[in-house]
Amino acid sequence: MTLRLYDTATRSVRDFTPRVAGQASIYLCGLTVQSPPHIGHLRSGINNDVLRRWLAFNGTEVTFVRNVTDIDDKILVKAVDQDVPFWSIAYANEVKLAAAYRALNVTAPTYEPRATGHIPEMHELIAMLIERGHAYVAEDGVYFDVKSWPEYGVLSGQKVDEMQSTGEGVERAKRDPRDFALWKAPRAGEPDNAYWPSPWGRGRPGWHIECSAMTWRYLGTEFDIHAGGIDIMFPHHENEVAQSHAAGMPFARYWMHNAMLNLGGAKMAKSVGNVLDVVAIRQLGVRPIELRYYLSGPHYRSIIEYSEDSLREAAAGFQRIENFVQRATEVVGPTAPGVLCAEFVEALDDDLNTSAAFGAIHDVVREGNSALAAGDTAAAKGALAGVRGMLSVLGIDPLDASWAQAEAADLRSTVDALVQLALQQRADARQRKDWAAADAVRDQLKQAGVVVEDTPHGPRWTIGSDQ
RNA sequence: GGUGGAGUGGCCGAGAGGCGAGGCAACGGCCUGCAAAGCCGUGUACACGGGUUCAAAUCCCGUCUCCACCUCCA
Repeated sequence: MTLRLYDTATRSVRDFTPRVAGQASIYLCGLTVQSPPHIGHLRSGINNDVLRRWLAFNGTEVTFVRNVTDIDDKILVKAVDQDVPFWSIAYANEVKLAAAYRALNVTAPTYEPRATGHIPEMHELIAMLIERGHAYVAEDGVYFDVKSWPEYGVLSGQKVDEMQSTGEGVERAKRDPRDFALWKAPRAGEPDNAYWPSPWGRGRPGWHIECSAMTWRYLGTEFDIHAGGIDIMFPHHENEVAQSHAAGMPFARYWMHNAMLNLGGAKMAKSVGNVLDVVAIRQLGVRPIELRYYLSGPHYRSIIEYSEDSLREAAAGFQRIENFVQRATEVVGPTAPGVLCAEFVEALDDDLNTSAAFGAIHDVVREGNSALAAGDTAAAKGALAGVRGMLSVLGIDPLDASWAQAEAADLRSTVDALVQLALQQRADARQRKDWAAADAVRDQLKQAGVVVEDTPHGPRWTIGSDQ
């Protein structure tokens, strides 16, 4: 069975056939770094990381480019407000974004280009569009001529004539309200360090043009998958495809759009004020690996209505899997990720149905738990290998080195020595059936955050995850 | 007004003409000195109103509610 993906351009599920067999080129619209990332932004990163890992797991060589748009109106406004260079604001947010991706085990892209590093490519593209009659120079910049491009609106299904008029507020020298800026001339009140020379005068890039320039630069005139949030399908992706097609480039072969993460019935957004970041989630006592499980559980095209309750439920669900992985490893010894079960493979091949994939993992966990209870070590080891293999594809294998915390591991052996002393006392008490004394030891350890469980192989302890 | 999507058991969340995905919570049982963990079992869900069909959560028509986009946005 081959991978089938929902292509938003055709609004249908299509077999994924890369342009070059065995290779896939993916461009993910990253962030405009005007503020620190929230978990909605991170959902997009995680969804696309699963796509990438699945392709790679199946032997496809993936070139994954995720851009950073480091100049836009809002960044410039902040720069003026704070009286600092715009690029310092963009970079500070970029650093936070990178840290968040790392915390969530999102694979680093093959390359992460910045908009401002590709001014020459933009100029070249704009020149091509002017020459072909799809862009024109006005007093306050260069604009794409929407009327010159009949297919405008096809990607997002917009009927150009039925669209509400733009509420830009300021009169621009456009010929048509739907035309969009490729190059913006200096505007009053904007910092002087935000401009570059160009054949059409000093200025700065419009939104949209940077992505066309960077896909071209790194992935060529045609590439496999263009991904991003559904909220930027129009106008961003519509404008991108218009520019690139009008410049004579075939551009993206598949379009993938992830759904939003909502909080309080509305899209999580800085402007709405309903944002949560990784730090806030950590403060709830929920670990990043659990957050990743939560964000990757629902299908990528389904809205996630965030709530602390559902987050905690997801964390409990993940802990069930994690418990099995840890207990099984203790019993059967270190086991490398192994063969995936058929249901899991089928689920991911079916437009990345992570939800069904989780179901498959839980089924194997149950089998593994039964094997463990029955003392069937071989079966337990097989289940462990399978579960780790599937978790790896989703980026949530708790034993994966990327989740390990070096300091914690060092301390663990120290704590273990101390806990063993206490457990010896408890064992002695149990020997003489002094249950009160035995339970007192267990209670004291629990107060110290060490949870003791008895197993057929003797007691085991874990650090309590709650508070 | 235009475009796209969604309403599933106490909760989260897949599925998309016929066999109750999976998880969380609950209850009963097994195991345990007691727990914990685990295993087994229980629950009869598909917004509403019509229709098509031997059979509808799934298809068709209508209604209601919600989300996203059409303005910066993953």
